[in-house]
Amino acid sequence: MDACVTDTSSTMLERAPLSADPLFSTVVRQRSVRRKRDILRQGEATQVAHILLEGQAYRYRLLPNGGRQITAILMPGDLCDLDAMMIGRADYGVATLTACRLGEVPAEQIQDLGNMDPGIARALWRRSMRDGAIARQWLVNIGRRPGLQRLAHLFCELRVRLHAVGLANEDGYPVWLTQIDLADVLGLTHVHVSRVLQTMRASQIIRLEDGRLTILDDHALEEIAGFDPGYLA
Amino acid sequence: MDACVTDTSSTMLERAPLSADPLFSTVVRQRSVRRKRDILRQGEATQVAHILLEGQAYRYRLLPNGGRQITAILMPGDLCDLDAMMIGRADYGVATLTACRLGEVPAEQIQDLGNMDPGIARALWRRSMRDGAIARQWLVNIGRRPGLQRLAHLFCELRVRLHAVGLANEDGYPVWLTQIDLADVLGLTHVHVSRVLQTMRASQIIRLEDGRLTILDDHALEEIAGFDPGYLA
DNA sequence: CGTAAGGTTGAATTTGCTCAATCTCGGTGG
DNA sequence: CCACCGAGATTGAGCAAATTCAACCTTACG
Repeated sequence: MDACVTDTSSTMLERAPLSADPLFSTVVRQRSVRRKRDILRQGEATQVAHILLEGQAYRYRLLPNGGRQITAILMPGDLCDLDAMMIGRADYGVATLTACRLGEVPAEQIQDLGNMDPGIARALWRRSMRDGAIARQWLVNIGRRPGLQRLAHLFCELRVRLHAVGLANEDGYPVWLTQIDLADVLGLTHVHVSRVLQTMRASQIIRLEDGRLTILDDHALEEIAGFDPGYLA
Repeated sequence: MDACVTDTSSTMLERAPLSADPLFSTVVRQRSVRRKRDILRQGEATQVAHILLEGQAYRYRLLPNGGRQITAILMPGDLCDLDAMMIGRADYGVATLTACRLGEVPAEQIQDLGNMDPGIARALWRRSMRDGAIARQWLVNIGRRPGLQRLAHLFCELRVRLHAVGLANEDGYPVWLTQIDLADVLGLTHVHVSRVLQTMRASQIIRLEDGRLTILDDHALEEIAGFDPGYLA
């Protein structure tokens, strides 16, 4: 599989290149990581942050009992592990969903927040706030919505975010998350995710096959989710 | 009631005063808010951020169906609504748990991240990262732990955080959250919280009465919670 | 061809929720 | 002073959502 590399690069051509991003100037080296590999292992010491240039990844935490919670889904332009780098140790892991191209940003580039390029400071700040807004939204989603709504909300969020980086079109987008991954995002079991997906399919709201989500009834989807994209501004 | 004002101020005397914090220099005005009042209403436009100087508060989001999810608990030194101010509109509300003293930080003080005092930038950054770390931890807690463990973990977190600001001692601390609040933090119903509390009491792990939590068996509590305070560094 | 990862489905069970009644405790107004 | 009221806490009974356990299937891959 791994066809995503060519997929994303071809799509990226339509948009402002990432190299226009102020953060790009802090990248000292690029690195490629295959699909389903760890970029950063939980507990590891780390001195570089990674900016995701191409592909998709996620942050996760493992629990003593073997459970896993995915705490963020990362898209091109996102910083994978900024705070882990600043502290010097990761209290979470980062793994790829697709083959990824990463920019390495060494600690020295960012360590001194005082005398930093204003553009870079702003770029960091913006991302950090957005990260927080998404985390808050996830808390609401997991804490206060039943399974069907959770999944619908996630699909809505992914649509907006993927669209912003040119990876979604009107009728849907590629989904690299397995049902196990979805379960670990939503705080459900993969068995239950499977069942919820069945009911969504049965009610003609979505299709999900061959790694692609097709949204058949986006109005119904947003209605179920109670989706308001404001937090993704 | 509202005796917390004198409580907190007397306790604060033992520690480094907040006025030593770089952020304190950005405060142009102080404001007092009574217990159980909104500092910021969800959806409101806002041009000032608030730093919590004294007392406790929380961030929350209301859902269309009437539900509520508390997304953060705020302690002295925390910024209540930084990102809402930077965007100019609040996608969440902030309300007090106790009577609070707040410092108002107008947008102009922080708007320009480029040429900002390095100390202030660092202070903002530190808080923002910590905020994110706590939110991640809450995601894990709500997404992957059953009720008893969730509550235990929250109690552990509050202990560490309150201790850091001088509001907890060895055997426990004051709790201003109602069971309804606890439920909205943990993604449970208040009925279930009541039951979980009963089992914790029955197993001699805690006492909770008259607004004070007494930890009878802190080892058992941390064991149940799977608590690792690393994220609160 | 065998194996591993992911997905689906059923049955039994558990966890947590809803609905509802009851109780306590402050505060408020008569 | 006291009756009343509202917020919070507790408890029971019934129910719904989601989990666990398990079997089975498909597909990709070595």
